[in-house]
Amino acid sequence: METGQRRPTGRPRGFDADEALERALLVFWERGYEGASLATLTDAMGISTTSMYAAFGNKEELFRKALERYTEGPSAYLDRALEEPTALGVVTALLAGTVRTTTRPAGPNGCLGVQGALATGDSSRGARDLLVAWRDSGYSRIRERFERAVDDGDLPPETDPALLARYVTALAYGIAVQAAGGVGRDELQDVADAALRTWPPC
Amino acid sequence: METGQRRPTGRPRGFDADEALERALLVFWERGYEGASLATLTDAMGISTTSMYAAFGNKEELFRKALERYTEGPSAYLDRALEEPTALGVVTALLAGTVRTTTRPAGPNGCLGVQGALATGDSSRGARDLLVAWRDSGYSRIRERFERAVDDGDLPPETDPALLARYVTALAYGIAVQAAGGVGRDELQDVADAALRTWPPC
DNA sequence: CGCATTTCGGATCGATCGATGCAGAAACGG
DNA sequence: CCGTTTCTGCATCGATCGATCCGAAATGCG
Repeated sequence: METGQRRPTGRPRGFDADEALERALLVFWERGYEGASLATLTDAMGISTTSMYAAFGNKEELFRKALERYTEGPSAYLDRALEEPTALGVVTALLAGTVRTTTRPAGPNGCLGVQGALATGDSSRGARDLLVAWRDSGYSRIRERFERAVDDGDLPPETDPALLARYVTALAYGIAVQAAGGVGRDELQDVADAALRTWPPC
Repeated sequence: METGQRRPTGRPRGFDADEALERALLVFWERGYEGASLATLTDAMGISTTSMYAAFGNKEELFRKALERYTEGPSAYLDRALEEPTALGVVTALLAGTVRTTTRPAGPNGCLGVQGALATGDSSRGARDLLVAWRDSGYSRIRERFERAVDDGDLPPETDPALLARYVTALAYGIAVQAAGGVGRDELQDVADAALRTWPPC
């Protein structure tokens, strides 16, 4: 059985879809869903609107795929953080990853999952709901990790994992908002360090 | 000298400018600057585009005035919080006000200063910068309040007021992001309470 | 080669964007 | 009544929005 990499008949694609998606991701990240017009997107991707629609479907689908790429790329620190052996290690890695990703020297400031489509008009409601689900997924995974920490005895048995997860995500989103406003990496890492000094807060 | 309330000659305005601005504020709050089109704005305001331009200038000016109204209305809890006698009281009132304002049962969820224009295209950069300055102003006032608390002996002399202000604003913005995603008032107030239990975090 | 298949560039679609022009209506001071 | 001033309704502006159509170009296959 082959890997399915058999080249299909017809004119081959003249661009790298992965690289084009990466360029689109950067545009969405910097300008948000509504602020990223098809013209700015395709211009950054180096392809025509025709090619974009053929390869990705439409703007909302492109955003969805860019968000997937964001999750597996810049936002992959979440997966790694959840594998830390202790709850304190999880939070430390999570906040450090948030600070680093939202303040990359070469790249957009902030978090795509926050500023991509926080409040929108009717036509962009799909993208907004997509990000609501994305943030909710991150929250749920952190909560489940804390539940496990309670079961392991890593966190006191009276702790509320859901509350703790809301607290940590609130800090992360707050860091992302400040990063979007231009607050520097060191200053935000200090915030993370301060919060970690009183962990857990209950 | 009169108060300047002398009615000017000419046809009087056929609508209440304050109420129209309030309606516009709600639209900006719910949909963000880019998501709020002139059509949706003027429809909610109950006036024509001509009247809107005559009374408020243009879309960006309308947004600026709506933000002023937001500051003096829904966001006035900041001023009241800063007058609390202790730093703990300030933070308690600040976070409680944030939770209440971002989760009003009848009204948009979230914070206009956060979701109004967090990431935008070129044409909305003015609104984005306006909100960056708005958030920075709030941060600075909180920092100055903490500096005073240190001088008063209300906070330990080794505390960093700037760091503390960043921490509190991060929590507030994080609460606002979660509120925009539909997280309920009680759950967010629990987050605020948890953070207050370990105040100050340093 | 011819043929089927796919992608390409360029033109263009109707709708909507923010913003204005203009004529007339409605208020004022005299 | 007048002239002046301001506001309003309607039409419309050029630009841009997301999305498509179409003919030419580029491949694999026979």
